Amino acid sequence: MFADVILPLNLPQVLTYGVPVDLHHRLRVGMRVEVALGKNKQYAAIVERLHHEKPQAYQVRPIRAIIDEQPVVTEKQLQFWRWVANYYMAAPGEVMQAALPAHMKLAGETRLQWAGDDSIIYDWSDAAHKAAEALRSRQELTISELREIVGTYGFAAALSELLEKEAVAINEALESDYKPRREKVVRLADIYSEEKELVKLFDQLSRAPKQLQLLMAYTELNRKQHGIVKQQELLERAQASAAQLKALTDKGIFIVQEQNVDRLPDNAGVTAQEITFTSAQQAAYDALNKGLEEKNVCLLHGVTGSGKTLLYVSKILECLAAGRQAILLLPEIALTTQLVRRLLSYFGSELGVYHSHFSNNERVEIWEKVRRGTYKVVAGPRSTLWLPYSDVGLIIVDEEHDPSYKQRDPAPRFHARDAAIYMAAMHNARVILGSATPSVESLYNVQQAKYAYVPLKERYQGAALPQIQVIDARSLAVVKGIGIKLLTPELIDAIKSALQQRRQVILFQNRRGYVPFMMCTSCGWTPKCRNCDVSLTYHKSTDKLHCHYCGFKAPVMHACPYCGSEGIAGKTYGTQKIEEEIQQTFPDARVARMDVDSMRGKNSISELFGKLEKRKVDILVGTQMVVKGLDLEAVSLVGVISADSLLTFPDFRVNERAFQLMEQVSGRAGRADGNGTMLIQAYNTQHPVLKWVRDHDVAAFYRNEIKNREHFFYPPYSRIIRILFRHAQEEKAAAAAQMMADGLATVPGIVVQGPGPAIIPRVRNLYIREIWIKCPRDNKLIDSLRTFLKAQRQHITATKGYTSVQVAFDVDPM
DNA sequence: AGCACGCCGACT
DNA sequence: GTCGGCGTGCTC
Repeated sequence: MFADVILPLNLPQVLTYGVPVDLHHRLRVGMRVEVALGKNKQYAAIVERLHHEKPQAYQVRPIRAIIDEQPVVTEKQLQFWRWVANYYMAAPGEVMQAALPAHMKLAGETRLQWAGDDSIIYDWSDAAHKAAEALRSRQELTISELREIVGTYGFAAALSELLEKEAVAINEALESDYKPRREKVVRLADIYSEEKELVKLFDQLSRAPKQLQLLMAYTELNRKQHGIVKQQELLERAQASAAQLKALTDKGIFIVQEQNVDRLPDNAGVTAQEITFTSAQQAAYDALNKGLEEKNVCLLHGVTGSGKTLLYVSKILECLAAGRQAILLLPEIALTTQLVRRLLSYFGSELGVYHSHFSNNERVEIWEKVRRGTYKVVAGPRSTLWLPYSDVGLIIVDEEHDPSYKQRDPAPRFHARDAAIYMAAMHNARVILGSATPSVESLYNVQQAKYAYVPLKERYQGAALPQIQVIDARSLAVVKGIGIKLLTPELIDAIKSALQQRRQVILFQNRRGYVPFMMCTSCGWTPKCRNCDVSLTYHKSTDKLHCHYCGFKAPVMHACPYCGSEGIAGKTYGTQKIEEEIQQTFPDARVARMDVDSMRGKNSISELFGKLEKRKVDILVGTQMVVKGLDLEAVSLVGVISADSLLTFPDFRVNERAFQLMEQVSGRAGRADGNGTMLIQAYNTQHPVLKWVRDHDVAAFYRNEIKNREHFFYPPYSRIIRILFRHAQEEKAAAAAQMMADGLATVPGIVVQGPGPAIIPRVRNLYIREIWIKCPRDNKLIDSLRTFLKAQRQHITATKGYTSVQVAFDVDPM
């Protein structure tokens, strides 16, 4: 028997190993196995397929050991992995790296543990004896350490001898790297379970106030948490010290024990009441049901504040009632909001919440809870799709247009929405795509009758959408020495009146830092990163110039190093600068900033949300981050500082992106009473996107955009594959790209753009060239194109002088 | 991804 | 002579 295994490496295919006869009956697809690769490297690989096709071209090596008793991944998961690897042109190993929690991926340095007894066994070989002695004295060794002790020659035989004799255990990742959390748990001695004894105890402690307090705190916590009272919680609640508790344990009243506890919060206790729909929601709900009967995917087009969440909740409840699992995909940032609290009130301990701040241990716990079925609903970002579901009935993709669903680097560069649709088909599940500003692709699929469509146009309690005004920013004068003023008088007045009415204000600017782009006014020189072809951003917090691509920091220069002029001025401005200007203009207002720089800390987001909810912030300045998930009743004004910077990206999706961002951010205003306003500052006030945003006119935007896409043969009319070539030498990257382009010239039916330098032509000292291929939406053609591209890459990287050029594919780039 | 092999320049 | 830098090829 042979096993095709996936190694955690960027190899183009799976590798085939022989299955020793004594492992036949235990080995199953989805288990991890220990295999040797090359001279002396050990890996934990996943068995992808078992078969009897003996490879002719090479001699197989044997699987050394089976790591798991049960498969760690299911056939369904492997099927999903295969689809992702094939569609997005990633190596199976890359998909595995993305999909498995770190603690389940044993690296090369697998540890061996002594598992034999102390009796000396005389019939062992010398090598096995030597190995056994070393292991027995040290208890644990890595494979390479043991090899050094025994010697390369005869090592493999010695190891298999030890394995066979069960004198060594291969350290399972789940049990080794994963450490359960142990905490001290307090319980009352058994005799006090009798009411009479307990009453007596209360009397007995009546003259020791601290001890009595501990007892009272204990009874309260005990009632609330099904008998598990953590020592720390008890001490906090009773305001007592460990010494005071010890006095009680010494008397034998309390018993303290160490116990494994869950890292994940216990969300027991469903508190939400029955769902009551508004009439608009009810109509949408009925349409949704009808849509999902006819089609597998339904686009729920609900304006912000229309209450899509309630529809989600209700569909998830139905799915759970049918005994199936449900997945709610969310853009990363939306998770930290009130939404999770709300979901917990409906699903309690059946809901798992996944996010990127989880530790490796927490990831393993979530994985296990999904596998065992403890979690029936999981809400999280794109990585949520990798969890071991057995029977999914419903996948909801909220804010389906959100670009963060597309993974950029590293491979697999997959789109979670599209992958979810495939996964749903696998499980015979339904998909709901929700958005206030659906992607052009999804609207097109509705138009093509591939998706069902349900509009939900009425805001909750009939609140009106915000009034939108476009303000001409050309009136902003350049003041010598100070630079450009960023706020128009109209915006300042609007902020003033919002503050007077005790309402909150959100200001949106798409650039972080203080001055993202500076230029010498006399010669045009700009400070650039030494490792990347990007201009440096001045950050006031560090008083340094930062590179947003590689993290490089440089001291500030006051004179142009090129012409010596001292006139280095800012050309564009970031959130830090706006925050400062706002604070100067409104000295009494409480201003906060929300961007990656200010949200670095683990709890900074939730702290900021708390402040916003409690109205301890009057004006919030932020980047993209403010667009999602902020559900604040008191916001009456939203300002877009510079629409031009949104509308001038060299990308075919600019208009879509800009429209979605502005429409979404407008939705932050007037959520409670409909008295919301959005002011957009722009130099180019005539840009058509601004008109569609002002009218909240998705239909007109779509009609126009789809015409453009068709005319220029962009998605959804074509499918794009982007090819990246990276090398430390610019000529090498360029020549490799040219080789690919020459090959592509022979392929009929496709449109090739490039090769040319990437938008950022150099990052971390690697030059980047790229090619864009537009391919008709014909699966046969795309499949053969994939095959061609892989072969061509193989050819290029096997050419002398080009072996170190990195060639990466990005299917459906965003 | 590693790791060994082999080809080249710079040194004890 | 030979040490060690890096480009190249290969792993079932």
